[in-house]
Amino acid sequence: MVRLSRLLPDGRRHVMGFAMVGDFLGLALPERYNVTVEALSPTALCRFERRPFANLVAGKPHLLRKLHERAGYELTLAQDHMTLLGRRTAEEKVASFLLTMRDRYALVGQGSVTVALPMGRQDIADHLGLTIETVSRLLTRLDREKALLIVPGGVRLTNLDRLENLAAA
Amino acid sequence: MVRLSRLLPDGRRHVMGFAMVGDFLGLALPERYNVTVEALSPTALCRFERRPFANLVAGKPHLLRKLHERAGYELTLAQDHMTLLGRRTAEEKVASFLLTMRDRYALVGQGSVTVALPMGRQDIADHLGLTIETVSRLLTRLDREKALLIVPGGVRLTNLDRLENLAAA
DNA sequence: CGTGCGTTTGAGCTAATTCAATAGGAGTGG
DNA sequence: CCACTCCTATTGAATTAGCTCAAACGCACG
Repeated sequence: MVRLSRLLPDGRRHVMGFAMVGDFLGLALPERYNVTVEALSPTALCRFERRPFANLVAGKPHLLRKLHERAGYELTLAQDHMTLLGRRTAEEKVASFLLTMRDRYALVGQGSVTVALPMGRQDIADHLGLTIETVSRLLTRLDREKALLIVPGGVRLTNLDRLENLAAA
Repeated sequence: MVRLSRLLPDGRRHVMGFAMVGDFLGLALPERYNVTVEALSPTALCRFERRPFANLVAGKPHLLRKLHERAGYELTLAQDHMTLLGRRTAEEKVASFLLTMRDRYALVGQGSVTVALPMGRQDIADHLGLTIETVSRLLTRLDREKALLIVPGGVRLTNLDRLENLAAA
């Protein structure tokens, strides 16, 4: 898994998201990116040179169509995340994040009630617009309330109903 | 100008953005939208039926390419807004919003230091992840500090440096 | 058995919210 | 032209969710 992040001039950091196996980075294709990508776990990736890739796409309408579909999907995800950032409480953010991760693992055949979290607490905080302390506190609280179990390297979601209730969009 | 918004099940509202003359809605093209679009000022718009439009695009790679470019642009805007929502203070949000509006007017030849705000304070609040009171208070404060002047239907940005400083990304 | 780094926990603080009251127009009718 | 209503915006006071600062914990690694 890799982390996509940006650093604000004053040192604050925004983690735009996490990419996993199968994800395509660079859909937006702007002239110049301003994103830092860092591996959180051993990662194999496939790199396309900008120019040749643009040429390839130009000759393959099907491919372009797929890319556009994908970009549209990313856009709706981005919109959902905006709603999350702007209008939800810390607890809802954390619950929602965990469920999103679970769903994404499920999509690549890693479906399980145990969710690996290769990113650190600070990464989660910077992704959800919270502080590391708040993330840590909420995870311990959800653990105490038996909504989940904190395990090494991740969490086990022991009460999906409760979490889904919190995350309800 | 039109307002794009979504209602959360519990009544909270998220204003995803505002579209102005020249903007294209529906780039993401998902099967089903979940967005409410409402006019804030007299608006003329051009509607394409989904099916015929998809067919048209299928036959015009150039067009698809333009749409994809545009979607990529929207995606970067969405990412910027996420950073805004997650990692900036209320004052920074408001300053940034006003400057963004000014820039968008400029792009369509309406460049001026006076920025029309056809949306209400509540709309701005729901867009920035704030409350109406906070938006109102900050606008009055920026007015008192001579960074801007509140005028009927909008604001006049009297100290761009100050605002740009606040919005600095 | 230390050392270093990420996480957890505690205590106090503050930016923004909530709750509540007031003020400012725009539109309507007498 | 004034009185009244409605709706949005502003202002004030009190509250709080989440932050900041600081300390302790846990564990992997040498």
